[in-house]
Amino acid sequence: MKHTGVTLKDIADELNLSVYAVSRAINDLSGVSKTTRAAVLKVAKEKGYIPNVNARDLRKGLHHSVSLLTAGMSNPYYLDLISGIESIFQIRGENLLISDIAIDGHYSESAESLLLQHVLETRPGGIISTLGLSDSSRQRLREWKMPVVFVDSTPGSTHEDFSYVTTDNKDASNKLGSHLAGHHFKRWLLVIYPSVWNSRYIRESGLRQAAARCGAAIRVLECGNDQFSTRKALDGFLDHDKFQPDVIIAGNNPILLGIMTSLQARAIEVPDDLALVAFDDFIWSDLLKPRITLVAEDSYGIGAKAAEHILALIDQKQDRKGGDDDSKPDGKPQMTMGPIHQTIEASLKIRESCGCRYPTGAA
Amino acid sequence: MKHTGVTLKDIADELNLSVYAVSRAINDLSGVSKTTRAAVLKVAKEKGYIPNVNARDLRKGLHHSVSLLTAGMSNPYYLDLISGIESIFQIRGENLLISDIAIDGHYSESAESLLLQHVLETRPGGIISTLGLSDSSRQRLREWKMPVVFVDSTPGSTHEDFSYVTTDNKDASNKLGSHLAGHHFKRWLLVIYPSVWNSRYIRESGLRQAAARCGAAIRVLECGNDQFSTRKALDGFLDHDKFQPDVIIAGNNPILLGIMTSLQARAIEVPDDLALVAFDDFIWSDLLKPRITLVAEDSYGIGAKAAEHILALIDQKQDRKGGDDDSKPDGKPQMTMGPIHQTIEASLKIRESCGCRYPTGAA
DNA sequence: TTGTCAATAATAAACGTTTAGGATTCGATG
DNA sequence: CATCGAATCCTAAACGTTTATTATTGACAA
Repeated sequence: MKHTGVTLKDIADELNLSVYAVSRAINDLSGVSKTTRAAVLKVAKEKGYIPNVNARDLRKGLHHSVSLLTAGMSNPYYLDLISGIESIFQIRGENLLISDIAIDGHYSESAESLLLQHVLETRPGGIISTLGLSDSSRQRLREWKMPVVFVDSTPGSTHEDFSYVTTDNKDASNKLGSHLAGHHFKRWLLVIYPSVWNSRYIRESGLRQAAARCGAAIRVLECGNDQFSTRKALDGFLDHDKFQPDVIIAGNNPILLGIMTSLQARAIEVPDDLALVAFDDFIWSDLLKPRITLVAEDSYGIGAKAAEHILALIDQKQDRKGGDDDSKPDGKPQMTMGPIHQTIEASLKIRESCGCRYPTGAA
Repeated sequence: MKHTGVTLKDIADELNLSVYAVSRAINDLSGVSKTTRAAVLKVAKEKGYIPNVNARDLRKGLHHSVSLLTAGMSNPYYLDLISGIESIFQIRGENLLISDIAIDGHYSESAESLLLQHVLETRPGGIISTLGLSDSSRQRLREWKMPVVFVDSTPGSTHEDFSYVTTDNKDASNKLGSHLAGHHFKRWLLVIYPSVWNSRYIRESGLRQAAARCGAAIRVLECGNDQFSTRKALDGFLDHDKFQPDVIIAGNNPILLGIMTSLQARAIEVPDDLALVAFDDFIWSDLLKPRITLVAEDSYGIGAKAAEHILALIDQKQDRKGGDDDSKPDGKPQMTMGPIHQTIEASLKIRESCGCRYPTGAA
C-alpha cells in the first residue's frame, strides 16, 4: 500500500486486469462481466479501496466541495447556518469547506481578496458567502463562472446576476418598528454592525421609516461586529452623547451581548430604566431575565435553502457539459435556472425586555 | 479560458514557452531567466491565473486540507474550537473541512463509518476529531497512517498511538466537586451526554470521587447531547424518581440549556430551590440571572493547539518521503515526534447559581 | 464456410500539475 | 580547437482517475 492509499492499479495488478476494467466495475458501469465485477469488488473490499475524489474531479472537470465564506465566527448564528447547510450536504455527500475572512478579528478588503484567492485554489464547485464581498471579488467570481449563493447579505449594489437567500429584513424591521411604536418610545438607539454585511442598510432604513411614522427620534451607532467593540462604542456613546435613548435596538447577537454587558456594568435595569430589543434569535434569549424581545430569523432554514440552491446551480453548470451519459439516457428539457432571490420571513417574538408584561401585546 | 480556470499551458502558449518554464517561474524556482520569469508573471497576472492545488497535491503526493469531525453542531463550543483552529490555519494557508457525524441529530456507528469513508475520499492531510471514534474507525486511520488529533475526547481505550489535546477534565471535576462539597450539598445529580464523547467518564468519575469524599449521594442521568433530549430526560427523572437533588451539574452547554428550560417550566428557583452548576463556559453565562457557576475550558486554545499539532504531524509525515519506513533509521537525524497527550487546565468560575452570594468563596 | 453482432477487455490519452533527464546555447578554460 | 560548466529551456513521465478508441472473443445467422 502506498502512502496515499490503495489505487485502482493495485487492484488491477492483483487480478491481472487493466485499470479500465477495475474502474468500470467499481463504478457499476457497463463493459465488464458479472464475474470480473464480483472479483474486483471483492479485492477492493479486502484492500480497503477508497476512491480519490480529487483525481476523479480533475479528470472529469468537476468540483465536489463548497466553500462557506464567513467573517469572524463569533456569532452563534453561524452554527445554525452551518447545521442547515450540512443537513442538505450530508445526504448528497458534498463537503463543506469553511473559510473565515476576518483573520485577526477585523475584516479588510485585502484579506478578503487573499482569502478568495485561497478558496479558488481549491477549485470549489460553488461558494456560499455570508458577506456581500467587494466589487472586484464579485467580478472575479463572475469571470470564473462560479456558482455563488449569498446568505443574509445581498451582493453589493448590483443584485441581478447573483442568487441570494436572506431574512426578509424589511419586514423584520417593520415588525420590530411597529412594536416599538406601540410602546410609544420616542428616542431609539440602533446599535449595528458595519455595512460590509449589507443587511445593515435594510434593517436601518426600515427602522428609520418606522421611527418617522410615529414621530420618534432615531440615532444609529455603528460598531464592530463583536461584543467588545460594541461595548466600547456604547460606553463612549452613553458617556458623551446628550441623546438619551428610551429603547436600544441591537443589530444582531454579538452586539446584543456587548450592550447587555455595558448596561449591566452601569446597573441600568431592563426594561424599567431602558427597553432593549434585538435582531436575531439565539438559544438563551428565552432564559435571560428579562427575556429578550426580538425578531427571529430562521438561520437553519436559510442555510438549508442556500445549500439546496447552490447544489442546483452546480448541477446545472456541470450537466451543461457534453450531453454524454450512459447512466441516464433521458433527455430532459434542460431549462436554465436563473439566479434566485429568496427572502425568508422572520417572526417577532414578544417577550419582556421591551416592557411588555405578558407574552403578547404592548403594555 | 476553460471552465476550470487558466492553466499553466494557457500561459505557456501565449508566450511560446513550455509548461515547465512557466511552472518554474511561478513557483520561483531556478531554471528560468529573469526576463522569462518577469514575462510569465505578467501574463499570469493579466489572465488571473490561480493554481489548482488538487492537481498539485496529486502530483506531489501531498494533501492540503484538514477535516474536522464533529457530531451535531448545536454546541457553541464548536465555534470557539473552529475559531481557534482557523487562527492557526489562516497563517499557514491550510483549509478546514467540516464533517458532521450526527446526520439527523443522532450519532450512530454506521453513520460514523460512512462519514469517515467520505472524509478519506478527499484525502485530507490530517483529521481533527471531536469524538473518540469506534475501534474500527481508529484501526482504519492507523492503516492509512493518517495524522490525527483528538480534541476534548480521548480516543477509545487505547490512547497510546494517537495524539489528543483536551481539557484537564479530572482537574475540572475536582475543582467543581470541591466547591460543591464546600456548599455541603448532599444529593448531587449529574446530567450528562453519552460516552461516545468519552470525556464523560473522566468528568463523571471525578465527580463521583468528590461526592464520596464528602459523603454526598450522587446520581447520573444520561441524556442525548442536545437540549431537547435533556429536557425530556430530566422531566422524566424529576417526575418519577424519588431522588431529590439539591444540586444539578450540567455536563455541558446544550444540557445546561435543557435543564434550565425544564426548571423554568417548573418554576424552580435557582439557587434558592435548587443549585445549578455546569461544565463549559459560554458567552451568556455571565448575563443570566443567576449567573452560572461553572468550569470554563479554553476551547479556542484547544483548537489552536490541536491545529498546530496536526500541522506538525503532517509536516513530519510529508518530510519523511525518500527514506522508506519501518526499516533501519539509516543514521538520519530525523527525530520522530511521538503522539502528544496534552491537557489544558480549566478554571472554576464561581458565580451565583451555586448559591454563592458574592463572586468569590462559598456561602 | 464466412460475416455480423454483442459483450468483454485492453490501450492510451486526458485532466493540471511537478520534475527527472536531456538538449541547446554561450563563454571560459585546457 | 576541444572540452567543460553553467544557465536556460524542453520533453516526457508521473500522480489516480475516466473514457474514447480499438482489439479480442464467442455466438449466431447466412
